[in-house]
Amino acid sequence: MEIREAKNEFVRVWGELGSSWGINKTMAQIHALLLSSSEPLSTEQIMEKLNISRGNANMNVRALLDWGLANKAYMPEERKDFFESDKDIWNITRQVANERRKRELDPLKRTIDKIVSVEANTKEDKEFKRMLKEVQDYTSSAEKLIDKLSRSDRNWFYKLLMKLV
Amino acid sequence: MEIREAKNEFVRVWGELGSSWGINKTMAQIHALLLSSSEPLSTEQIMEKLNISRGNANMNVRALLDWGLANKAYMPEERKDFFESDKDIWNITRQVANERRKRELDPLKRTIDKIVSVEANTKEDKEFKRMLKEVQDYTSSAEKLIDKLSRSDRNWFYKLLMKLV
DNA sequence: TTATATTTTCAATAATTATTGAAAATATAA
DNA sequence: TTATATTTTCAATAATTATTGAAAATATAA
Repeated sequence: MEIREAKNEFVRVWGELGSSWGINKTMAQIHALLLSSSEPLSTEQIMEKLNISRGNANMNVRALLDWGLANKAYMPEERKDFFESDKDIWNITRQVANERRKRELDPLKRTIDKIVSVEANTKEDKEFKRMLKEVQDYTSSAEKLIDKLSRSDRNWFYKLLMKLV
Repeated sequence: MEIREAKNEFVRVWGELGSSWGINKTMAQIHALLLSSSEPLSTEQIMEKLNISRGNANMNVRALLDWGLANKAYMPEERKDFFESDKDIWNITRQVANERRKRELDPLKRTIDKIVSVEANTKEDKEFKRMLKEVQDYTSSAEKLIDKLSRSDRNWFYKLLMKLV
């Protein structure tokens, strides 16, 4: 296995993982590219390595910045922007968990909170309401868990894993 | 808020959540429909309530069966198939976590295991390899966690939450 | 067995999402 | 300030994914 091949495989599999997580494939591939490079990369370099257009590269790089998964790197003497990404998987997890909470859990919670007070008279309706309450409980537990997670350090997480497994 | 409205809202928001989780919107909506009904539903009823075609309903019901999120209900005197779904959120979580492990984590793990032994000579390559190892560690921790989770009962999970939050 | 109900398949089409590439906007250097 | 490099936007298009609906396959009843 050559290093070049290994990196390509990594970009491929990370991209696939991304799509099944509701993250744009190209966005995930750029992320993988930044993860596998020790130097920050310019838009040009990203375009070239992934064979994508300037517009595409630009949009997805900015999505990564928006998700907090990439940063502009300060490059003296350079006019172009360069991008890098945090290679600490723990930080990546926290970042993703947080963003997804904002984008997915929060809207779910808002809707459930709104509808959970529905009037239920029949047995069927009461069952539905009970189910809603369970979803509500569950959602807030998940939110709290992510909250805790995103404010703890990596050791906390590893200790937790130890205790569990 | 009327019960009818509440159910519609629930179907809508559950469907949206599904899409951002890599699950077909219609599949998630059918799931929501089954969750909000105390009686099993037939394909006809699903078609009617969601305004979708027979083929669509059939395919997505079978996807739900495949994911273990719905079951055929035995209905005496009935020639048609009826479907219901487990309303216990804890069971749903376990089921989804398990399926996603199979579909997403396992392939990632296989690829990483394959490429992690890449030969690394330069500093840059060594960094890449270290990152791969971190992903590998992380992936197996996640697999173990899901494994544990799917073999534990709901109380275990709630106790865990208590300890954490 | 035959007739009928029900489910499944799948090619055609629709809907959605991603991508391009050139023009416009912005930033930097001189 | 002007010239040039760089980034951003966005309408047009391509690619992907979801959906339809009718025909084929299967299951059930009589």
